Amino acid sequence: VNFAEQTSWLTVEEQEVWLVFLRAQKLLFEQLDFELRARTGITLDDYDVLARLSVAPDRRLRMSELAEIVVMPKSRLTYRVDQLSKRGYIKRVDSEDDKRGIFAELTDSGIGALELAAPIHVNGVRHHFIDRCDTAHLGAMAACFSKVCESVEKSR
Amino acid sequence: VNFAEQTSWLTVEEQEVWLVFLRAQKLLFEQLDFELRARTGITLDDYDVLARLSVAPDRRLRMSELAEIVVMPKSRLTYRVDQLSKRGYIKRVDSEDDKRGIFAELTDSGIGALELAAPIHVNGVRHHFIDRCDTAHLGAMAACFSKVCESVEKSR
DNA sequence: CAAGATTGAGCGTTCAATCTTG
DNA sequence: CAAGATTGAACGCTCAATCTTG
Repeated sequence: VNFAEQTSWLTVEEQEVWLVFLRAQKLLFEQLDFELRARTGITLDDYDVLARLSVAPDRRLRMSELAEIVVMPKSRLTYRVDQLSKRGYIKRVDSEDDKRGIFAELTDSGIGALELAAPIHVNGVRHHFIDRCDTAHLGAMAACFSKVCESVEKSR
Repeated sequence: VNFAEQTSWLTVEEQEVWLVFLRAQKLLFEQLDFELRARTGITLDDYDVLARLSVAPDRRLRMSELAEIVVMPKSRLTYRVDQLSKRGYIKRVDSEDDKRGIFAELTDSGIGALELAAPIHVNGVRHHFIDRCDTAHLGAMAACFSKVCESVEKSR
C-alpha cells in the first residue's frame, strides 16, 4: 500500500502504543459491561448514568448537562432515560424556573440498583485496570488523558 | 448512598484516573470517527478492518481471525464485511483447504479507500493522542494497557 | 459433536426534523 | 431566532438458532 499525502506517520513505538490502547480499551469495556450485565442486569452505560446522578445535588441533573457528562448524543440519552424510567430507577421532573428544562432524578429504587452494581463495577475497574498499572504510571495516564480531553474539546 | 458489601473502593486519585480515562476515551474515538466519516465516508471501525487486512499476508484474513483482532463479535463482523463488500472495498473468498473457512480480502478499491483515509486517521491519532502525551508517558501507557489486555483475556 | 460462519428478530443508536419555551 | 428536549425512520448491533464442514 502506497500513500500520497505528506503525513507525520507514527513510529513503530507510537503505533504499538496506539494499537495496545485500542485493543485494551475495547477488551476492558466489553468485559466490564459483560460482568455488570451478567450480575446486575444493567449495562455499563446505564451504570454511568445512575452513578453521575447519585453524586449530583438532589440526585438530579438536567438532560443536556447529563448528556455532556456521560458523553452521549441527547437523543441517545433520551432513550436510555426512557429505559431506566421503565425500570423505575429514574424519574423525569419538569424544571420550575426554566420550563424547557427537564431533570433526570435518581429514585430510591435506582439507588438500590446502584448499591448492588457499584461493588461489582469497582472490583472490575480495580482488577482489570487500576491494579494492572504501577502507581507512578497512573499519574502519567491521568496527565495524558487530561490533555486528550482538552485537545478534543477544543476542536468541536 | 450507602454500600453493603466489603469492597476495595477507589482512592480519590484512582477515581480521577478512571474518570478522565473514561471521558478521554469516549471523546477521542467520537472525534476520530467523526473526522474520518466527514472526510472519507468510512467509520473508524471499518477503517480498522481495512487496515488490518492491508498488513495481512495476501491482504486477507479469515473471518474468525479478523473478528478476534478487531475485537468484534463474529455476527457484527459479518455485517460490517457485508457493508464493505457492497462498497467494493472487500471481497469474500472461500478457503480451499478448510471448506468451512472464509477469507475477507482487501480489493484494489479498498486499498484506494485506505490510502485516502490513512493520513486523516493518523493525523487525528497524532494530534489528539500521541502529541498530547510526554514520550516517557507513552511507554508507561503501553505497559499498563498490555497488562490490561492480559488480565481481561485471562478471564474469558 | 465441535468449529467456522451466517441469519433473523429484537433491541439500541443516529441524524435530521419537530415541538415548546426563552 | 436559539436552546432544551423528544420523535421517527433508517441503520447498526446482539444473541441465540441454524447451516455446513471437520
